[in-house]
Amino acid sequence: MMMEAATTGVPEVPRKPGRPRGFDRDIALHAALLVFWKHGFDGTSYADLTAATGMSKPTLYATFGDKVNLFREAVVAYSALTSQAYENALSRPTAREAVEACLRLARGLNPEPGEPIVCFLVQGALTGSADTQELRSELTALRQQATEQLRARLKRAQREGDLPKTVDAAVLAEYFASLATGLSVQAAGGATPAHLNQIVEMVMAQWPSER
Amino acid sequence: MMMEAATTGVPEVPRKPGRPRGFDRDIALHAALLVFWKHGFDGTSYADLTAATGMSKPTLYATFGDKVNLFREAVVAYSALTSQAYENALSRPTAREAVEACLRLARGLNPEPGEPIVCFLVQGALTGSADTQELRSELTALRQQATEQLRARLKRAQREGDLPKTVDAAVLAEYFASLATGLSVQAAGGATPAHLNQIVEMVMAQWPSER
DNA sequence: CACGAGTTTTACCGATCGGTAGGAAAATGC
DNA sequence: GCATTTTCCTACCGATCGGTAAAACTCGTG
Repeated sequence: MMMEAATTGVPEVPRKPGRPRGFDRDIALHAALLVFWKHGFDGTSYADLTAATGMSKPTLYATFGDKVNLFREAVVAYSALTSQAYENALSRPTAREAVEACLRLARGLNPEPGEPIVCFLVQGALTGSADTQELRSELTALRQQATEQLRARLKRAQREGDLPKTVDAAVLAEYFASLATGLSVQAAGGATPAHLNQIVEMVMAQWPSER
Repeated sequence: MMMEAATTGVPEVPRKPGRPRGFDRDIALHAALLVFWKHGFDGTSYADLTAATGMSKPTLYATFGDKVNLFREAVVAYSALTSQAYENALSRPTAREAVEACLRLARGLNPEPGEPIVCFLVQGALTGSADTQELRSELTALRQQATEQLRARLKRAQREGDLPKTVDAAVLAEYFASLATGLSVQAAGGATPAHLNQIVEMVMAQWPSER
């Protein structure tokens, strides 16, 4: 672990010869992530990336490889950020609590200044040039994975008697995944956190019960 | 109205001097709409547009103006296509029927080959270069308008005793708009029409009633 | 102070971008 | 057959794109 020196950010570990690196790789990657998330792959130029990261084009290239590779690393970083919270939500004691916690992860409910509202795996995947089709389908695959995790959680709840066996877990998982996404998109379109929180409460009030 | 000649598509109206136009404006605009809808503004190049419309760059420019203007006309054409169906859905006799009809307009429930699944006003608006921010917010405004129309329909149902007055029409409208969008995005991510239709039935089974 | 190592910067690259001027083509009218 | 009109095409434009080679810079070491 590094400790910052007073004025130059030079790490205190013994220094190898050579010019010291002038950036933090993780901070730069996070800055690039925010740009790709907001603007998409095609809507992001190297001018945007250099402005956001403080790194020149050759330095970005030397550190992260080409633009596609940088985008892929940004997606991995995004998944690392969000999957911990998502798995925490899924691990709540009951299915109902797990689902509500997942819905409440939607950024429209608690907007974070400076960050886009709609999930990067959604808005980064929906449109793009023909060249980026394969890249964008990688994002879609990660979303499908998240829906599958939710489905598996609901199946476990059924085995544990925490959710009626009459419920189709796959359909319910698709329903809640749809809703989570839709709430974010509506938030991006101006829906208020108050309204979105009321929707979550309304939906949770209708939790499937035995009958 | 034009009748096609046998081999050249020449209209039968009296002809002015000059080279006959070699395209149909509405057909070309529809082709451009499909490209912008699938790829977004930044992901679409003039190479894509000329391939899709069969028109060269100078001809596109002479007919539709610059790329931004063509995109705007594509959005207008899209709205013309979809708003009739949407208003038909909203004009069903009961609020419940109206809402169900709106949800069933989501393309994921009945996919159309060759067309994107997610609403153009959603996926065309979510990401893009900084230059296109204003353009994309025009799409968002049209979506907000659609949600407002749904809210107004629900308010009317309350006045007519067709929906309990205890229900918050704005929240319910946001809920169904969220769900419609989310269903399309899940469909674009691989969710089956069967699952999505089951979600609509499940949701409609929980229609708010007096209590 | 010179050298070596690692990093950054400058200048440049070919390709593609959106857009346009002027010539060519295709029609009608005399 | 030629002039006029309207439309289309070719070739070109400046700007920006993603990417790179080589020089310059910044450090530590002897």
